[in-house]
Amino acid sequence: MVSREEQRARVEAALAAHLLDHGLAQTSLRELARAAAVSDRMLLYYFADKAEVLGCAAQRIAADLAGHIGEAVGEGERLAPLALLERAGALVTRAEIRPYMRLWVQMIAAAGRGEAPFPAIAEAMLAGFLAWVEAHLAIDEAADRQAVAAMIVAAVDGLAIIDIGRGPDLAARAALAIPHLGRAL
Amino acid sequence: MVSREEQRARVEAALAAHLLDHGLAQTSLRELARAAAVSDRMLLYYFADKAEVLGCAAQRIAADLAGHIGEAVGEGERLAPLALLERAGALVTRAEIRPYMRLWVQMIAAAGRGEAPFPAIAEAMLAGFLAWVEAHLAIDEAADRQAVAAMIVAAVDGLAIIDIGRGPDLAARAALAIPHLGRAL
DNA sequence: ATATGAATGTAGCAACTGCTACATGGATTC
DNA sequence: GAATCCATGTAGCAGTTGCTACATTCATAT
Repeated sequence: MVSREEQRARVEAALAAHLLDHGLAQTSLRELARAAAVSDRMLLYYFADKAEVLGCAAQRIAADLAGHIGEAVGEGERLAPLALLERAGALVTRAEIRPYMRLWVQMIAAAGRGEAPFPAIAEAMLAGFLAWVEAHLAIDEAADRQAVAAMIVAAVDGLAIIDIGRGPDLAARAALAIPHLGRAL
Repeated sequence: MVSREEQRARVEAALAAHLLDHGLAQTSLRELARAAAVSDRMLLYYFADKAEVLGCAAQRIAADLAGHIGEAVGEGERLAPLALLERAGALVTRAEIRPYMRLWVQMIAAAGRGEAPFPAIAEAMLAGFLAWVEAHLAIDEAADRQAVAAMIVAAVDGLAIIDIGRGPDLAARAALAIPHLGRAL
């Protein structure tokens, strides 16, 4: 017999891996249980209900993603908007990050449908993204700092949409095209 | 008695309206049928299966959206990347367009989950967006034209994500911040 | 008027959903 | 050794799902 807390942690990790692999497609309690190699009965012993199951797994995923992203720009380093966008955009199609971004789009969509627990999760994750960008954004005080940060986050997230709809190749090329955005004819 | 074709058209319009209102949240055959004021039995008389029900409604929605977007930039008019992005970005939070964009994000997510019929629909819609942007994009031939277009589409779609996660206010401000993207400290 | 086929209603099946009641094993405590 | 409690298994309920079998009505053609 293993303590409930240990199992919870192990199951959480397995669920996170499963979500990253399969997205929010197969997320019935029975499928999640199979992915975590426990019975569905046990899932609801470790967690209160399905929302908590998904919520805990998503929280862990968010933390992992934050860790990955944190490495992209040095502590205290600050970049101009397009430079920061370029740096962040290059992450989206990297093999370690791609599953996170694809899942992120599905979570935001679930939040849009009002499906618990995703509204809260999406809001928290988005706030994290915005804070990270703002912290590394070099821009004069006259500009709406938060709005510029939001636009950068939007562009990065949009790359994930391109990735989903057309594959990573176009998404990667789009990211590389960021320096051309500022150029006129 | 009404001809099957007439009913199909009427039902399609009702379904499109319902999807724009409620997203992909309540899309069981019984709910869709209620929204269209027919019996679920009839839905599967007009359409082959649920995938065709959603597919036809989505196709109509895509056509409507294309119409709305078409008005944003004059026929034959061409703009520099950031200018085009600004023009398109301003649409996302406009009251008539907002429901379309929110639904679009949900469709892309469903496509990412492999849920029929959305992979095909999402691919077609995305191709339409890309073609529209490319057609209005003024940029020198040295640049990867398709990639720049993809980046613009990404940024616009990303605004919809901000809208979903944080509401239209920040999304609108982010769109207004586009001119600041090119500015350094 | 009768036959035919299209349009519609009623009822329900089988699979899956989240969740629960109940029983049982094994360890710990007294 | 008895009592207790945590951890786990079995079985199943009630609701929802996509879809279908079957019966019926109605319009039209002969």
